Amino acid sequence: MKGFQIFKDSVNLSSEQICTDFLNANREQIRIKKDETAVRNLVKILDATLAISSSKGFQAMSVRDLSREANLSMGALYSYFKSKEELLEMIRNLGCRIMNRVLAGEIQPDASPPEKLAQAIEAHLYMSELMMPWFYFNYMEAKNLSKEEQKKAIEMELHTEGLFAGIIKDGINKGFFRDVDPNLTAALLKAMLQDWYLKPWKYQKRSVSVEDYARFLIGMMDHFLKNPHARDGHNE
Amino acid sequence: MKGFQIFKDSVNLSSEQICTDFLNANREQIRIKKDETAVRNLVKILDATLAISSSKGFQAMSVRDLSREANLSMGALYSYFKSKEELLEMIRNLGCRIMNRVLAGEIQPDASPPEKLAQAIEAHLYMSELMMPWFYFNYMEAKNLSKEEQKKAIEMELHTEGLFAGIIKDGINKGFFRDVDPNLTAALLKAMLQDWYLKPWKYQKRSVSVEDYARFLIGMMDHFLKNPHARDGHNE
DNA sequence: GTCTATATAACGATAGAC
DNA sequence: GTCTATCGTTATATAGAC
Repeated sequence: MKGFQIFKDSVNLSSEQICTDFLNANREQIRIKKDETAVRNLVKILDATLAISSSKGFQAMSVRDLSREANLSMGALYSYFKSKEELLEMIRNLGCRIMNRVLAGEIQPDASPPEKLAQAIEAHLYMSELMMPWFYFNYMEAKNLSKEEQKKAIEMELHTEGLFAGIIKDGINKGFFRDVDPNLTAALLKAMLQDWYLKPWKYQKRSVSVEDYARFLIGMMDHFLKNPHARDGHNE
Repeated sequence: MKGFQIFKDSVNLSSEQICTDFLNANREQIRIKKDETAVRNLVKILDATLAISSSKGFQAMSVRDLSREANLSMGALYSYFKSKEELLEMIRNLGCRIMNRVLAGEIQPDASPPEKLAQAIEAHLYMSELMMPWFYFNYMEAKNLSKEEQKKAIEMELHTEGLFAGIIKDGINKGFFRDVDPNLTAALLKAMLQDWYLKPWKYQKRSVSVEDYARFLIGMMDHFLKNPHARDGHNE
Protein backbone atom coordinates (compact mmCIF):
# COMPACT_ATOMS: atom_id res chain seq x y z
CA MET A 1 0.00 0.00 0.00
CA LYS A 2 1.41 3.29 -1.19
CA GLY A 3 -0.14 6.16 0.73
CA PHE A 4 -2.27 8.85 -0.82
CA GLN A 5 0.08 11.64 0.20
CA ILE A 6 3.06 9.95 -1.46
CA PHE A 7 1.02 9.49 -4.62
CA LYS A 8 -0.09 13.11 -4.57
CA ASP A 9 3.49 14.32 -4.29
CA SER A 10 4.82 12.02 -7.01
CA VAL A 11 2.31 12.98 -9.70
CA ASN A 12 2.00 16.70 -10.38
CA LEU A 13 -1.67 17.46 -10.88
CA SER A 14 -2.13 21.07 -9.81
CA SER A 15 -4.63 23.26 -11.67
CA GLU A 16 -1.81 25.13 -13.40
CA GLN A 17 -0.15 21.89 -14.48
CA ILE A 18 -3.40 20.50 -15.86
CA CYS A 19 -4.26 23.71 -17.69
CA THR A 20 -0.79 23.90 -19.23
CA ASP A 21 -1.38 20.42 -20.61
CA PHE A 22 -4.79 21.61 -21.81
CA LEU A 23 -3.24 24.61 -23.55
CA ASN A 24 -0.54 22.59 -25.30
CA ALA A 25 -3.04 20.04 -26.56
CA ASN A 26 -5.31 22.73 -28.02
CA ARG A 27 -2.73 25.36 -29.01
CA GLU A 28 -4.08 25.95 -32.51
CA GLN A 29 -7.68 26.50 -31.34
CA ILE A 30 -6.84 29.02 -28.62
CA ARG A 31 -6.33 32.54 -29.97
CA ILE A 32 -4.40 33.93 -26.99
CA LYS A 33 -0.70 34.23 -27.76
CA LYS A 34 0.93 34.60 -24.36
CA ASP A 35 1.05 31.26 -22.52
CA GLU A 36 0.94 32.83 -19.09
CA THR A 37 -2.28 34.75 -19.79
CA ALA A 38 -3.86 31.75 -21.46
CA VAL A 39 -3.13 29.38 -18.57
CA ARG A 40 -4.28 31.88 -15.95
CA ASN A 41 -7.65 32.29 -17.65
CA LEU A 42 -7.98 28.62 -18.54
CA VAL A 43 -7.79 27.81 -14.83
CA LYS A 44 -10.74 30.15 -14.25
CA ILE A 45 -12.71 28.85 -17.26
CA LEU A 46 -12.21 25.16 -16.59
CA ASP A 47 -12.78 25.41 -12.84
CA ALA A 48 -16.02 27.30 -13.50
CA THR A 49 -17.17 24.85 -16.19
CA LEU A 50 -16.61 21.85 -13.95
CA ALA A 51 -18.28 23.53 -10.98
CA ILE A 52 -21.42 24.60 -12.84
CA SER A 53 -21.67 21.32 -14.77
CA SER A 54 -21.33 19.40 -11.55
CA SER A 55 -24.34 21.10 -10.04
CA LYS A 56 -26.68 21.34 -13.02
CA GLY A 57 -25.04 19.65 -15.98
CA PHE A 58 -23.07 20.95 -18.94
CA GLN A 59 -26.12 21.30 -21.20
CA ALA A 60 -27.98 23.38 -18.66
CA MET A 61 -24.97 25.67 -18.20
CA SER A 62 -25.25 28.68 -20.49
CA VAL A 63 -22.16 30.49 -21.71
CA ARG A 64 -23.53 33.48 -19.80
CA ASP A 65 -23.42 31.42 -16.61
CA LEU A 66 -19.85 30.52 -17.41
CA SER A 67 -18.99 34.14 -18.18
CA ARG A 68 -20.30 35.24 -14.80
CA GLU A 69 -18.60 32.47 -12.81
CA ALA A 70 -15.24 32.82 -14.57
CA ASN A 71 -15.25 36.65 -14.49
CA LEU A 72 -14.68 36.87 -18.23
CA SER A 73 -16.89 38.39 -20.89
CA MET A 74 -18.70 36.36 -23.54
CA GLY A 75 -16.29 37.67 -26.15
CA ALA A 76 -13.23 36.73 -24.14
CA LEU A 77 -14.50 33.19 -23.61
CA TYR A 78 -14.83 32.62 -27.34
CA SER A 79 -11.12 33.27 -27.72
CA TYR A 80 -10.50 30.05 -25.78
CA PHE A 81 -12.94 27.78 -27.62
CA LYS A 82 -14.86 28.22 -30.83
CA SER A 83 -18.11 26.62 -29.63
CA LYS A 84 -19.61 25.28 -26.44
CA GLU A 85 -19.60 21.78 -27.92
CA GLU A 86 -15.90 22.00 -28.67
CA LEU A 87 -15.21 22.98 -25.07
CA LEU A 88 -16.92 19.75 -24.00
CA GLU A 89 -14.70 17.65 -26.25
CA MET A 90 -11.53 19.45 -25.15
CA ILE A 91 -12.30 18.72 -21.50
CA ARG A 92 -13.09 15.08 -22.18
CA ASN A 93 -9.88 14.51 -24.11
CA LEU A 94 -7.78 15.93 -21.32
CA GLY A 95 -9.30 13.53 -18.79
CA CYS A 96 -8.49 10.54 -21.00
CA ARG A 97 -4.93 11.69 -21.68
CA ILE A 98 -3.97 12.14 -18.05
CA MET A 99 -5.77 8.97 -16.93
CA ASN A 100 -3.85 6.81 -19.36
CA ARG A 101 -0.51 8.43 -18.63
CA VAL A 102 -0.71 8.13 -14.84
CA LEU A 103 -2.32 4.68 -14.63
CA ALA A 104 0.34 3.13 -16.87
CA GLY A 105 3.14 4.81 -14.91
CA GLU A 106 2.04 3.57 -11.50
CA ILE A 107 2.11 -0.17 -12.19
CA GLN A 108 5.48 -1.87 -11.74
CA PRO A 109 6.06 -4.40 -14.55
CA ASP A 110 8.00 -6.83 -12.35
CA ALA A 111 5.45 -6.98 -9.52
CA SER A 112 3.32 -10.07 -8.82
CA PRO A 113 -0.33 -10.05 -10.01
CA PRO A 114 -1.77 -9.39 -6.54
CA GLU A 115 0.66 -6.50 -6.09
CA LYS A 116 -0.11 -5.15 -9.54
CA LEU A 117 -3.83 -5.32 -8.85
CA ALA A 118 -3.41 -3.37 -5.62
CA GLN A 119 -1.24 -0.79 -7.37
CA ALA A 120 -3.81 -0.34 -10.14
CA ILE A 121 -6.68 0.04 -7.66
CA GLU A 122 -4.75 2.59 -5.64
CA ALA A 123 -3.66 4.55 -8.70
CA HIS A 124 -7.21 4.66 -10.04
CA LEU A 125 -8.72 5.78 -6.74
CA TYR A 126 -6.02 8.29 -5.85
CA MET A 127 -6.08 9.86 -9.29
CA SER A 128 -9.86 10.16 -9.26
CA GLU A 129 -9.61 11.74 -5.81
CA LEU A 130 -7.14 14.35 -7.07
CA MET A 131 -9.12 15.05 -10.23
CA MET A 132 -12.61 14.36 -8.94
CA PRO A 133 -14.43 17.11 -10.91
CA TRP A 134 -12.80 15.95 -14.15
CA PHE A 135 -13.73 12.31 -13.60
CA TYR A 136 -17.27 13.15 -12.60
CA PHE A 137 -17.64 15.37 -15.63
CA ASN A 138 -16.30 12.76 -18.03
CA TYR A 139 -18.71 10.16 -16.69
CA MET A 140 -21.85 12.28 -16.55
CA GLU A 141 -21.41 14.24 -19.77
CA ALA A 142 -20.43 11.32 -22.00
CA LYS A 143 -23.90 11.16 -23.49
CA ASN A 144 -23.68 14.75 -24.71
CA LEU A 145 -20.73 13.98 -26.96
CA SER A 146 -20.94 13.48 -30.70
CA LYS A 147 -21.29 9.92 -31.95
CA GLU A 148 -17.59 9.53 -32.76
CA GLU A 149 -16.53 10.99 -29.42
CA GLN A 150 -18.93 8.65 -27.63
CA LYS A 151 -17.28 5.72 -29.34
CA LYS A 152 -13.90 6.94 -28.12
CA ALA A 153 -15.30 7.22 -24.59
CA ILE A 154 -16.51 3.62 -24.68
CA GLU A 155 -13.15 2.44 -25.99
CA MET A 156 -11.49 4.31 -23.14
CA GLU A 157 -13.68 2.58 -20.55
CA LEU A 158 -12.95 -0.82 -22.08
CA HIS A 159 -9.25 -0.04 -22.30
CA THR A 160 -8.77 0.69 -18.60
CA GLU A 161 -11.04 -2.21 -17.71
CA GLY A 162 -8.91 -4.44 -19.95
CA LEU A 163 -5.88 -3.39 -17.94
CA PHE A 164 -7.50 -4.81 -14.79
CA ALA A 165 -8.76 -7.91 -16.63
CA GLY A 166 -5.22 -8.55 -17.90
CA ILE A 167 -3.77 -8.51 -14.40
CA ILE A 168 -6.47 -10.90 -13.17
CA LYS A 169 -5.95 -13.24 -16.14
CA ASP A 170 -2.23 -13.28 -15.48
CA GLY A 171 -2.85 -14.01 -11.81
CA ILE A 172 -5.06 -16.98 -12.66
CA ASN A 173 -2.51 -18.42 -15.09
CA LYS A 174 0.26 -18.10 -12.53
CA GLY A 175 -1.81 -19.76 -9.82
CA PHE A 176 -2.21 -16.74 -7.57
CA PHE A 177 -5.93 -16.38 -8.20
CA ARG A 178 -8.70 -18.94 -8.51
CA ASP A 179 -10.48 -19.47 -11.80
CA VAL A 180 -13.06 -16.68 -12.11
CA ASP A 181 -14.31 -14.76 -15.15
CA PRO A 182 -11.64 -12.02 -15.54
CA ASN A 183 -13.80 -9.73 -17.69
CA LEU A 184 -16.83 -9.79 -15.41
CA THR A 185 -14.62 -9.37 -12.35
CA ALA A 186 -12.87 -6.38 -13.93
CA ALA A 187 -16.23 -4.84 -14.91
CA LEU A 188 -17.52 -5.04 -11.34
CA LEU A 189 -14.23 -3.73 -9.98
CA LYS A 190 -14.48 -0.77 -12.34
CA ALA A 191 -18.01 -0.06 -11.10
CA MET A 192 -16.74 0.02 -7.52
CA LEU A 193 -13.80 2.26 -8.44
CA GLN A 194 -16.14 4.70 -10.16
CA ASP A 195 -18.52 4.85 -7.22
CA TRP A 196 -15.83 6.73 -5.30
CA TYR A 197 -16.09 9.82 -7.50
CA LEU A 198 -19.75 9.40 -8.49
CA LYS A 199 -21.06 9.58 -4.90
CA PRO A 200 -18.52 11.60 -2.91
CA TRP A 201 -21.30 12.87 -0.60
CA LYS A 202 -21.88 9.33 0.63
CA TYR A 203 -18.31 8.59 1.68
CA GLN A 204 -17.70 12.07 3.01
CA LYS A 205 -20.75 11.79 5.20
CA ARG A 206 -19.48 8.51 6.64
CA SER A 207 -15.90 9.79 7.08
CA VAL A 208 -14.48 7.15 4.74
CA SER A 209 -11.14 8.40 3.39
CA VAL A 210 -9.82 7.42 -0.01
CA GLU A 211 -7.20 5.29 1.75
CA ASP A 212 -9.92 3.50 3.74
CA TYR A 213 -11.78 2.88 0.53
CA ALA A 214 -8.68 1.60 -1.27
CA ARG A 215 -7.82 -0.73 1.63
CA PHE A 216 -11.33 -2.16 1.75
CA LEU A 217 -11.55 -2.67 -1.99
CA ILE A 218 -8.13 -4.32 -2.22
CA GLY A 219 -9.08 -6.58 0.70
CA MET A 220 -12.33 -7.51 -0.99
CA MET A 221 -10.63 -8.41 -4.26
CA ASP A 222 -7.94 -10.36 -2.40
CA HIS A 223 -10.57 -12.33 -0.57
CA PHE A 224 -12.60 -12.95 -3.69
CA LEU A 225 -9.66 -13.97 -5.87
CA LYS A 226 -7.55 -15.87 -3.33
CA ASN A 227 -6.65 -19.34 -4.56
CA PRO A 228 -7.14 -21.84 -1.70
CA HIS A 229 -4.73 -24.24 -3.45
CA ALA A 230 -1.89 -21.76 -3.80
CA ARG A 231 1.39 -23.07 -2.38
CA ASP A 232 2.31 -19.79 -0.74
CA GLY A 233 0.21 -17.05 0.75
CA HIS A 234 1.03 -14.08 -1.44
CA ASN A 235 -0.27 -11.45 0.90
CA GLU A 236 -0.89 -10.30 4.49
CA MET B 1 -32.18 -18.53 -7.41
CA LYS B 2 -35.53 -17.43 -8.78
CA GLY B 3 -35.42 -17.13 -12.57
CA PHE B 4 -35.89 -13.86 -14.42
CA GLN B 5 -38.92 -15.15 -16.32
CA ILE B 6 -40.70 -16.13 -13.12
CA PHE B 7 -40.00 -12.70 -11.66
CA LYS B 8 -41.23 -10.99 -14.80
CA ASP B 9 -44.51 -12.89 -14.71
CA SER B 10 -45.08 -12.32 -10.99
CA VAL B 11 -44.66 -8.54 -11.04
CA ASN B 12 -46.78 -6.73 -13.61
CA LEU B 13 -44.66 -3.97 -15.10
CA SER B 14 -46.02 -3.41 -18.60
CA SER B 15 -46.05 0.11 -20.06
CA GLU B 16 -49.83 0.35 -19.55
CA GLN B 17 -49.57 -0.77 -15.94
CA ILE B 18 -46.82 1.71 -15.19
CA CYS B 19 -48.64 4.57 -16.88
CA THR B 20 -51.85 3.77 -15.02
CA ASP B 21 -49.89 4.09 -11.80
CA PHE B 22 -48.44 7.33 -13.14
CA LEU B 23 -51.92 8.68 -13.91
CA ASN B 24 -53.36 7.80 -10.51
CA ALA B 25 -50.44 9.40 -8.70
CA ASN B 26 -50.81 12.65 -10.65
CA ARG B 27 -54.57 12.71 -11.25
CA GLU B 28 -55.09 16.31 -10.18
CA GLN B 29 -52.32 17.70 -12.43
CA ILE B 30 -53.48 15.95 -15.60
CA ARG B 31 -56.35 17.74 -17.33
CA ILE B 32 -57.58 14.81 -19.43
CA LYS B 33 -60.77 13.33 -18.01
CA LYS B 34 -61.06 9.93 -19.69
CA ASP B 35 -58.56 7.45 -18.15
CA GLU B 36 -58.23 5.42 -21.33
CA THR B 37 -57.18 8.42 -23.42
CA ALA B 38 -54.85 9.66 -20.74
CA VAL B 39 -53.04 6.33 -20.32
CA ARG B 40 -52.73 5.80 -24.07
CA ASN B 41 -51.03 9.17 -24.51
CA LEU B 42 -48.97 8.89 -21.34
CA VAL B 43 -47.40 5.74 -22.77
CA LYS B 44 -46.35 7.74 -25.82
CA ILE B 45 -45.15 10.74 -23.80
CA LEU B 46 -43.18 8.81 -21.21
CA ASP B 47 -41.64 6.40 -23.71
CA ALA B 48 -40.54 9.34 -25.82
CA THR B 49 -39.19 11.30 -22.84
CA LEU B 50 -37.12 8.35 -21.62
CA ALA B 51 -35.84 7.60 -25.13
CA ILE B 52 -34.75 11.16 -25.92
CA SER B 53 -33.32 11.74 -22.43
CA SER B 54 -31.39 8.51 -22.68
CA SER B 55 -29.60 9.65 -25.80
CA LYS B 56 -29.02 13.33 -25.08
CA GLY B 57 -30.27 14.06 -21.58
CA PHE B 58 -33.47 15.60 -20.26
CA GLN B 59 -32.15 19.17 -20.25
CA ALA B 60 -31.10 18.96 -23.89
CA MET B 61 -34.51 17.60 -24.89
CA SER B 62 -36.79 20.43 -25.97
CA VAL B 63 -40.54 20.12 -25.60
CA ARG B 64 -40.63 20.37 -29.41
CA ASP B 65 -38.43 17.26 -29.62
CA LEU B 66 -40.86 15.52 -27.33
CA SER B 67 -43.82 16.73 -29.34
CA ARG B 68 -42.33 15.28 -32.53
CA GLU B 69 -41.35 11.93 -30.98
CA ALA B 70 -44.65 11.42 -29.14
CA ASN B 71 -46.82 12.55 -32.08
CA LEU B 72 -48.63 15.11 -29.97
CA SER B 73 -48.77 18.89 -30.34
CA MET B 74 -47.17 21.30 -27.91
CA GLY B 75 -50.60 22.29 -26.62
CA ALA B 76 -51.65 18.69 -26.03
CA LEU B 77 -48.47 17.93 -24.09
CA TYR B 78 -49.16 20.75 -21.66
CA SER B 79 -52.44 19.07 -20.71
CA TYR B 80 -50.39 16.25 -19.17
CA PHE B 81 -47.89 18.35 -17.22
CA LYS B 82 -47.78 22.01 -16.37
CA SER B 83 -44.06 22.49 -16.91
CA LYS B 84 -41.07 20.58 -18.17
CA GLU B 85 -39.59 20.60 -14.69
CA GLU B 86 -42.72 19.08 -13.21
CA LEU B 87 -42.56 16.27 -15.76
CA LEU B 88 -39.08 15.46 -14.48
CA GLU B 89 -40.30 15.21 -10.90
CA MET B 90 -43.30 13.11 -11.84
CA ILE B 91 -41.07 10.58 -13.57
CA ARG B 92 -38.64 10.44 -10.68
CA ASN B 93 -41.33 9.85 -8.11
CA LEU B 94 -42.78 6.96 -10.08
CA GLY B 95 -39.41 5.21 -10.17
CA CYS B 96 -39.02 5.49 -6.40
CA ARG B 97 -42.56 4.30 -5.69
CA ILE B 98 -42.30 1.13 -7.77
CA MET B 99 -38.76 0.37 -6.60
CA ASN B 100 -39.77 0.43 -2.93
CA ARG B 101 -42.93 -1.56 -3.48
CA VAL B 102 -41.34 -4.39 -5.46
CA LEU B 103 -38.08 -4.68 -3.49
CA ALA B 104 -39.92 -5.02 -0.18
CA GLY B 105 -42.32 -7.60 -1.61
CA GLU B 106 -39.64 -9.92 -2.97
CA ILE B 107 -37.75 -10.56 0.27
CA GLN B 108 -39.11 -13.37 2.44
CA PRO B 109 -39.03 -12.38 6.13
CA ASP B 110 -38.34 -15.91 7.36
CA ALA B 111 -35.40 -16.64 5.03
CA SER B 112 -31.80 -16.86 6.27
CA PRO B 113 -29.51 -13.85 5.73
CA PRO B 114 -27.64 -15.44 2.79
CA GLU B 115 -30.97 -16.29 1.16
CA LYS B 116 -32.33 -12.82 1.82
CA LEU B 117 -29.23 -11.25 0.32
CA ALA B 118 -29.59 -13.34 -2.83
CA GLN B 119 -33.29 -12.47 -3.09
CA ALA B 120 -32.57 -8.76 -2.73
CA ILE B 121 -29.81 -8.86 -5.35
CA GLU B 122 -32.05 -10.72 -7.78
CA ALA B 123 -35.03 -8.43 -7.18
CA HIS B 124 -32.91 -5.31 -7.69
CA LEU B 125 -31.32 -6.59 -10.89
CA TYR B 126 -34.48 -8.06 -12.40
CA MET B 127 -36.50 -4.96 -11.69
CA SER B 128 -33.84 -2.70 -13.17
CA GLU B 129 -33.78 -4.96 -16.23
CA LEU B 130 -37.55 -4.63 -16.68
CA MET B 131 -37.53 -0.89 -16.09
CA MET B 132 -34.09 -0.06 -17.47
CA PRO B 133 -35.01 3.33 -19.02
CA TRP B 134 -36.64 4.49 -15.78
CA PHE B 135 -33.67 3.48 -13.65
CA TYR B 136 -31.16 5.03 -16.02
CA PHE B 137 -33.20 8.22 -16.12
CA ASN B 138 -33.48 8.45 -12.34
CA TYR B 139 -29.73 8.04 -11.93
CA MET B 140 -28.57 10.41 -14.65
CA GLU B 141 -31.13 13.19 -14.17
CA ALA B 142 -30.91 13.40 -10.38
CA LYS B 143 -28.72 16.50 -10.58
CA ASN B 144 -31.40 18.38 -12.55
CA LEU B 145 -33.89 18.12 -9.71
CA SER B 146 -34.70 20.90 -7.30
CA LYS B 147 -32.79 20.96 -4.03
CA GLU B 148 -35.59 19.32 -2.03
CA GLU B 149 -36.11 16.63 -4.65
CA GLN B 150 -32.37 15.95 -4.69
CA LYS B 151 -32.48 15.39 -0.97
CA LYS B 152 -35.29 12.88 -1.45
CA ALA B 153 -33.23 11.11 -4.11
CA ILE B 154 -30.28 10.77 -1.76
CA GLU B 155 -32.54 9.46 0.99
CA MET B 156 -33.90 6.91 -1.48
CA GLU B 157 -30.40 5.69 -2.34
CA LEU B 158 -29.49 5.40 1.33
CA HIS B 159 -32.77 3.65 2.10
CA THR B 160 -32.31 0.80 -0.38
CA GLU B 161 -28.64 0.59 0.57
CA GLY B 162 -29.68 0.35 4.21
CA LEU B 163 -31.85 -2.60 3.30
CA PHE B 164 -28.77 -4.46 2.05
CA ALA B 165 -26.67 -3.32 5.00
CA GLY B 166 -29.35 -4.59 7.40
CA ILE B 167 -29.28 -8.06 5.87
CA ILE B 168 -25.49 -8.16 6.10
CA LYS B 169 -25.51 -6.94 9.70
CA ASP B 170 -28.04 -9.60 10.59
CA GLY B 171 -25.93 -12.24 8.88
CA ILE B 172 -22.85 -11.23 10.86
CA ASN B 173 -24.72 -11.32 14.17
CA LYS B 174 -26.10 -14.77 13.41
CA GLY B 175 -22.68 -16.12 12.43
CA PHE B 176 -23.41 -16.66 8.75
CA PHE B 177 -21.04 -13.92 7.60
CA ARG B 178 -17.62 -12.88 8.79
CA ASP B 179 -17.09 -9.54 10.44
CA VAL B 180 -16.87 -6.96 7.64
CA ASP B 181 -18.08 -3.34 7.50
CA PRO B 182 -21.78 -3.74 6.56
CA ASN B 183 -22.22 -0.17 5.30
CA LEU B 184 -19.17 -0.16 3.07
CA THR B 185 -20.03 -3.61 1.76
CA ALA B 186 -23.58 -2.51 0.97
CA ALA B 187 -22.30 0.64 -0.76
CA LEU B 188 -20.05 -1.37 -3.05
CA LEU B 189 -22.79 -3.91 -3.71
CA LYS B 190 -25.10 -1.05 -4.70
CA ALA B 191 -22.48 0.27 -7.12
CA MET B 192 -22.27 -3.16 -8.77
CA LEU B 193 -26.06 -3.46 -8.97
CA GLN B 194 -26.30 -0.07 -10.62
CA ASP B 195 -23.64 -0.86 -13.19
CA TRP B 196 -26.09 -3.28 -14.80
CA TYR B 197 -28.41 -0.52 -15.96
CA LEU B 198 -25.80 2.22 -16.31
CA LYS B 199 -23.72 0.33 -18.91
CA PRO B 200 -26.09 -2.05 -20.72
CA TRP B 201 -23.99 -1.77 -23.89
CA LYS B 202 -21.12 -3.47 -22.11
CA TYR B 203 -22.98 -6.55 -20.96
CA GLN B 204 -25.03 -6.83 -24.14
CA LYS B 205 -21.83 -6.81 -26.18
CA ARG B 206 -20.41 -9.64 -24.08
CA SER B 207 -23.65 -11.66 -24.10
CA VAL B 208 -23.96 -11.51 -20.31
CA SER B 209 -27.63 -12.06 -19.39
CA VAL B 210 -29.19 -10.54 -16.30
CA GLU B 211 -29.30 -14.04 -14.79
CA ASP B 212 -25.58 -14.53 -15.48
CA TYR B 213 -24.92 -11.20 -13.81
CA ALA B 214 -27.09 -12.05 -10.79
CA ARG B 215 -25.42 -15.44 -10.39
CA PHE B 216 -21.94 -13.94 -10.55
CA LEU B 217 -22.73 -11.15 -8.12
CA ILE B 218 -24.40 -13.48 -5.60
CA GLY B 219 -21.40 -15.82 -5.88
CA MET B 220 -19.02 -12.96 -5.30
CA MET B 221 -20.84 -11.75 -2.20
CA ASP B 222 -21.11 -15.31 -0.88
CA HIS B 223 -17.40 -15.77 -1.30
CA PHE B 224 -16.57 -12.42 0.24
CA LEU B 225 -18.88 -12.79 3.23
CA LYS B 226 -18.48 -16.52 3.95
CA ASN B 227 -17.57 -17.15 7.56
CA PRO B 228 -14.79 -19.78 7.70
CA HIS B 229 -15.76 -20.55 11.30
CA ALA B 230 -19.45 -21.20 10.59
CA ARG B 231 -20.64 -24.54 11.95
CA ASP B 232 -22.67 -25.37 8.84
CA GLY B 233 -22.14 -24.37 5.22
CA HIS B 234 -25.22 -22.34 4.46
CA ASN B 235 -25.03 -22.58 0.71
CA GLU B 236 -24.00 -24.71 -2.30
C1' DG C 1 -6.93 40.74 -24.99
C1' DT C 2 -11.06 42.07 -23.24
C1' DC C 3 -15.07 44.50 -23.39
C1' DT C 4 -20.22 45.86 -24.75
C1' DA C 5 -23.77 45.43 -27.95
C1' DT C 6 -26.32 42.82 -30.94
C1' DA C 7 -27.72 39.32 -34.74
C1' DT C 8 -30.26 35.28 -35.22
C1' DA C 9 -32.27 31.17 -33.76
C1' DA C 10 -34.53 28.19 -30.48
C1' DC C 11 -36.62 27.80 -26.21
C1' DG C 12 -40.83 27.07 -22.77
C1' DA C 13 -45.36 28.16 -22.33
C1' DT C 14 -50.13 29.89 -23.57
C1' DA C 15 -54.41 31.51 -26.13
C1' DG C 16 -57.96 30.55 -28.96
C1' DA C 17 -59.82 28.00 -33.13
C1' DC C 18 -61.80 23.65 -34.08
C1' DG D 1 -59.01 16.83 -26.41
C1' DT D 2 -56.02 18.41 -29.86
C1' DC D 3 -54.48 21.59 -32.94
C1' DT D 4 -51.91 25.99 -34.91
C1' DA D 5 -50.08 30.39 -34.10
C1' DT D 6 -47.60 33.27 -31.39
C1' DC D 7 -45.92 35.57 -27.04
C1' DG D 8 -41.87 36.81 -24.35
C1' DT D 9 -37.48 35.02 -23.05
C1' DT D 10 -33.14 33.12 -23.42
C1' DA D 11 -29.66 30.81 -25.93
C1' DT D 12 -25.17 30.70 -28.88
C1' DA D 13 -22.11 33.17 -31.35
C1' DT D 14 -20.04 37.38 -33.43
C1' DA D 15 -18.69 42.33 -34.63
C1' DG D 16 -16.48 46.26 -33.53
C1' DA D 17 -15.01 49.68 -29.81
C1' DC D 18 -11.32 50.28 -26.66
